[in-house]
Formats: sequence, structure tokens, C-alpha cells
Amino acid sequence: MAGANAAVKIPVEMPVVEKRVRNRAATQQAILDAAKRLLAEEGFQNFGINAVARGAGCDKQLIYRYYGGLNGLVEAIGTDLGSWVNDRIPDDTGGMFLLTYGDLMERLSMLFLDALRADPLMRRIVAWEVSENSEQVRRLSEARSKALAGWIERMRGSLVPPKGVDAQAVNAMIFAAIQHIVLAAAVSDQCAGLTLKNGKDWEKAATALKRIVRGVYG
Amino acid sequence: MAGANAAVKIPVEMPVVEKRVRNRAATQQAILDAAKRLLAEEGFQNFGINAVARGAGCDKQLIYRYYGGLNGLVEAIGTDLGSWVNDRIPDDTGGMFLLTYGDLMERLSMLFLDALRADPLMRRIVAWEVSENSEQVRRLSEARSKALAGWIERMRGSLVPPKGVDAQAVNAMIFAAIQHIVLAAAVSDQCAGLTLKNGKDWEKAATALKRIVRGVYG
DNA sequence: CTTGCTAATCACCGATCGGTGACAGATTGG
DNA sequence: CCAATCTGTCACCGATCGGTGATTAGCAAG
Repeated sequence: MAGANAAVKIPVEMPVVEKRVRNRAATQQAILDAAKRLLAEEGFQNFGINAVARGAGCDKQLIYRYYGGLNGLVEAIGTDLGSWVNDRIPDDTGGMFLLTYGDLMERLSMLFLDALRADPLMRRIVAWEVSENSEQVRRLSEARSKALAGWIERMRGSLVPPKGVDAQAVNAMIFAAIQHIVLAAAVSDQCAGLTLKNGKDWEKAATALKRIVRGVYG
Repeated sequence: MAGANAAVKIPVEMPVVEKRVRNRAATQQAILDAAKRLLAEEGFQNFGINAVARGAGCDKQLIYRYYGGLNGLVEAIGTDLGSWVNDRIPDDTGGMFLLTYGDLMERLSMLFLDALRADPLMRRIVAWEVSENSEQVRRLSEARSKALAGWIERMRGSLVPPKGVDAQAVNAMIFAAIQHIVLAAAVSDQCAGLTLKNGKDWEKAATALKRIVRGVYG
């Protein structure tokens, strides 16, 4: 820039940027936050040590020191994931009385659909899960599925699926449908020819989903 | 290995590797084949100019010359995709008489499920679609959905969905479920707690899928 | 054989990647 | 006050990335 001559010897009296305090806990948190933010906003494609360090505004060496590298950092994200899920998906029944297994699954479907739509980090992780099978993503996947299974179990209460229906397989299909449609919509606003832009589109999707659930469980 | 001393001065009389013939068409095809193979086997993560050139056993410069770079190459893959789909998914009804829309959708679901399970390239492309929104993947996505839509339209014949059902939305859910469950199984042999390893597991998944279809369309 | 044309290769560029060793500044215990 | 420890920064490494001239090598027509 102008005036960048070396002769001036002003000792940078007070650098406008406030000095970074020496605080390990805060730095660790900043790194973790930056990692989650980066993963949520940019996806797993360019997720690496350098990017996280840039995002956290610190040296990448600290990531190695405090988390033992990217693997450890991802693991820390996974640990966070548990509470994350429990914070974002309601545990109660929303004031409804779930009388039948169909009631339960309809409600679970809607809650999961909305939660996933509202959670970019979780979406990126799901996309990562179906794209790679590294150690990193396996850890994340495990944490996610465990948290999810726990939530479902808590919601289920004492309700049991009707006889003659392989509920595990059917539910896997339903959750798979939700995950894929939300992922597809997040990147291209559509899925299998169905436009998913505004709330009205999502209303149609939700209705179709409920119809599917009711078609199986009544 | 043994005997690899540098003193021997045999002028490599006849390098075992046969000399590459000067043949533009063949080279172009080799590049395209290598690209498809790489994408199918390694995924889109490490899919790049250098990797394709290595796989094709030629210089990357030729990819720029013949395809105008990676974008053009991906476009060529997309063009291939159309015939690819039509080759791999049967157009007939398998000797069945599809009397109802439910019959049709059940058959389409099974065909699509099997086709996707058997086609690693298509799987990688689907995973790519939900992970990124670059120009490249958009081209591929468009080619895929167009080929798929054409196939469905051809199979549909004159059958129409029952009144009172948003078939477009429901079918999007069904296809989303198939895609996600196949992708998840391909990388981790499971989906939403459902194990998907052997044929028996897939039988259960197929049954669940049919039950869902029949639940909606009867 | 010579002359063009073109297929194909080589060499190199700057940028970025993951990873590491050395060092500087602050804090703390003795 | 000194020394050890901890936090943070910097410089550098080799490898790989996408991308681009310049060059070599084979083929065919004259």
C-alpha cells in the first residue's frame, strides 16, 4: 500500500486488532466452532487442517496439539453431536397423544424432516456418510446414528409396531427417504423431478410422507 | 528386485509394454473409459485431471485437447449416461401385465433398486449430486434425471395414479428412499440401523419397499 | 526423402495440501 | 529472580494439484 516504506520506524503503537489472549480452552473451543461451521457451510470436500486453522484464526499446529490432528477434531465434533441432536429435536410429543404406532411414526417423520432441514451440519454429515467410508466419517456416522436411535427409543414409549410388518425395514426406508430428499433439496431445490423450494412444496412433501406412513401403519 | 543392478546395459530391447499406437479415437475412448472407471471405483473425491490421465495411461494434456478439460470430460460421461440407463434397466414389463398403477410402481421400484445396486458409477453420481452443486455435477445430474424420467414415462404406458394421491410427491419419496438406502449400504452395509449385507437382508428391504408402495397405491 | 500435420510427451509453473521442527512470548512455581 | 512450562507463531518440507508452453515422434502426401 501507499507509505509502506521501510524507513518509518513507528513501533505499531497499538495494533487495532486486539491481542489474542493466551487461553487454551478458548482456543480449543474456537477451533471446534470453526470446524463445525466450516463443515456445515462448505461441506466435507474442502474440509482440512489448513481450512480449519484459517477459520479459527490460529495456527494449524494448535489443532495437532489440542486434538491430535483432524481425526481427533472430527471425533470431538462427533461427541458434540449427541447433545446437538437432543437439543434440536423435541423429546415430547408436542401435546399430542400418540395412541398408535402410526401416530408415533408420523410424528417422528415430521420432526426428523424439519430437524434435518434446519440443520446444515447434520446434512453435510449425512452426505459425507454416503460418499466415503473413512475412519473419520465412520466415527461421525456412529455418533449420529446412536443419538438418533436413542431419540427414537425415547419417543417410542411402549408403542409397538403392528404384527406382520417389518417395522425396522420399513422405518429404514422412511428415514432414508427423508434424508435423501432433504439432501437433494439442499443442493438443488429438487428431488426426482419434485421441486422443493418454498413452504408449499414442502407441505406437499410432508403430506406424501404422512400418506406413506399411514399407508403402512394405518 | 533381485538382479536390478545398474551395470547391465541391455537397451531394454523390447519394452514389454506394447507401444501405444497413434490413434486419437482410441485414446479418446481410453480417457473416457478411465474416467468412468475411476469415478465408479474411487468416487468423486479424488476425481481430477491428473488421476484420469494416470488411469488412462496418457498425458493429461490430451484430456484438455480432446475434451477441453475435466468439465468437457464429465459432460461426455453425462452423454454416455443416457444409453447407459437404457441398457441397464429393462424396458419391458418382464412378462407381467401391469394392470394397476400400484403394479407399475412396485415393478419400477424393484427394477430401480436392482439397477442402482448393480451400478457403482450411477451410485457415485448420486452421491456426488447430494454433496456438491458445481457445474460438473449439475450436468451429470440433469443427464441422469432425464434418462430416468424417460424410462419411467415409457414404462408408465397409459396407467394413471389414483385420484387423491399426489403421485409425483409420493414417487419422489419412494425413489429417494431407494437411492439413499442403496448409497448407504454401498459404503457401510447398513442404513438407519438396518443391516444390508446379504441377499436375505435385501429381500427384507425389497419387501418393505413393496409394502410401502402397496400401502399408498393399493 | 522431404515436408507438413498431428498425436503424444515432457518440463515446468504457482498454489495448496498435510505435517513437523524450531522459536518467541507469556505464565507460573520454586 | 530465574527456570520451567505452556501458548502461540513462523518457516519450511515433500507431494500433489490444475494448467500451459515447448518439444518429440510417428504418419501420409508430395
